[in-house]
Amino acid sequence: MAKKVKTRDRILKTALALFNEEGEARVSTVEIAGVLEISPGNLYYHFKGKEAIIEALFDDFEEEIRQVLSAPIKSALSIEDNWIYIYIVFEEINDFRFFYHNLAGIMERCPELRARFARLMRLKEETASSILASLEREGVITLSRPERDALATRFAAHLTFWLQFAALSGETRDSRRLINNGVYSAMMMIAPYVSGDRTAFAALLSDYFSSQH
Amino acid sequence: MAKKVKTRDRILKTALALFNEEGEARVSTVEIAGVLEISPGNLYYHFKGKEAIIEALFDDFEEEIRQVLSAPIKSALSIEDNWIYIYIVFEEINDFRFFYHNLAGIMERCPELRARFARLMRLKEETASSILASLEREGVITLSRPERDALATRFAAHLTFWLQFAALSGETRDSRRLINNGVYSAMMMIAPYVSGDRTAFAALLSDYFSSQH
DNA sequence: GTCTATAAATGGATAGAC
DNA sequence: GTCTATCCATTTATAGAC
Repeated sequence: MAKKVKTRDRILKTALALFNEEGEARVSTVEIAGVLEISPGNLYYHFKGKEAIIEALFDDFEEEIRQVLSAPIKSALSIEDNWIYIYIVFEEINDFRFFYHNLAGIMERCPELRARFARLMRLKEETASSILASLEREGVITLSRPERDALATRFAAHLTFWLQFAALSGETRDSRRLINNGVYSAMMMIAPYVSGDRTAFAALLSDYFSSQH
Repeated sequence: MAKKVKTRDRILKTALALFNEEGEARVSTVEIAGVLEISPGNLYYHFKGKEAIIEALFDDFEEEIRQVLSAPIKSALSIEDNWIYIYIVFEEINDFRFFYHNLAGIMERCPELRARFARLMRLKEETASSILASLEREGVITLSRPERDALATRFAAHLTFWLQFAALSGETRDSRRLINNGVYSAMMMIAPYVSGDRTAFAALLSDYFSSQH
């Protein structure tokens, strides 16, 4: 039975779209209600205020990103498999980009999110680290422990900030393009540690990258 | 003759401090005036509004960072020299961190800054690239052209976002610590490309890093 | 659950006196 | 250059009817 979508969910969906487009700071509760053609009062019936909406959106984001970040540990041992995985993480972040566009500001307004977000970044780092470890066990790459730690940290930072960096660099606003470049950059981080035939790996990367344009 | 500091400059200085502490979005013109113990009207005599203040602060920042980024091309050919240079860039960014904490938001409100900021990031990248090139000419490192390009981009992104990443990771809020870790991370990016005795370089890095704690 | 109406607070901005 | 006073717009938030 195709039931009508709950107002609460419509609010979240619309708020997310507006936040991503115009930036969270420039979107008021009245505007959200206006777009939805419901009254501000109605909106306040469902959410105490903008912070509550943001927190609910973060719940969604956290759940999805956790799923993604827990997935690949078991499988995905070749490098080729892993870049699809990176691609998915970027897409997830892109769907909630308003959040990343004003991290500090949002953390000030919603202090409970601070610790949770920090935990997510740690999870990114741990996942990266364990993927690197399994790639090493397979003999695909070679790196020392400090190298692996540093690389994992770098990966976490890259996943977190690449989209913003690329958007601000300003060549394009096309998110598929930005994401592809981000995956390429991530792969280039691993390149110097690849064991054996680096030329082959570089060729592979170059192939992948140029096929995207 | 020790002249009284101009009100215009006091406004800029106080605004900068408040922006960095509380975040630009949470500081109103009235608050700035309040802290300075001048009237809002007076503040508006000197600046049309908050945007004007932000833009003036960006002028200062741009000037200083350009100086820093133009300095090292000539000298600084050893890796050891370069990390002091990275340190300085981080300190400069840290002094104007409010800006980096809400890049997207500020770009929306002050569209003229968008292109200027993009140019600064390109400058970071070019500087990194030419430093890498000269290190290579000296035989200190070895890398292919695509590797150099990717590494330079990564450096620009690292300089731009590391402080935010580290602050959000949340172990510490001490900016000296954050900066030191950022320099270490930057150095670890170069490590795999160092020619000859990598062990010596790793030891050097480890030395530097542990002496900071 | 949803609406109307409106209160309460805040922030941006200006006019005119000193 | 600086102040006082004031106005306008926006936003958050609530009370009470339907």
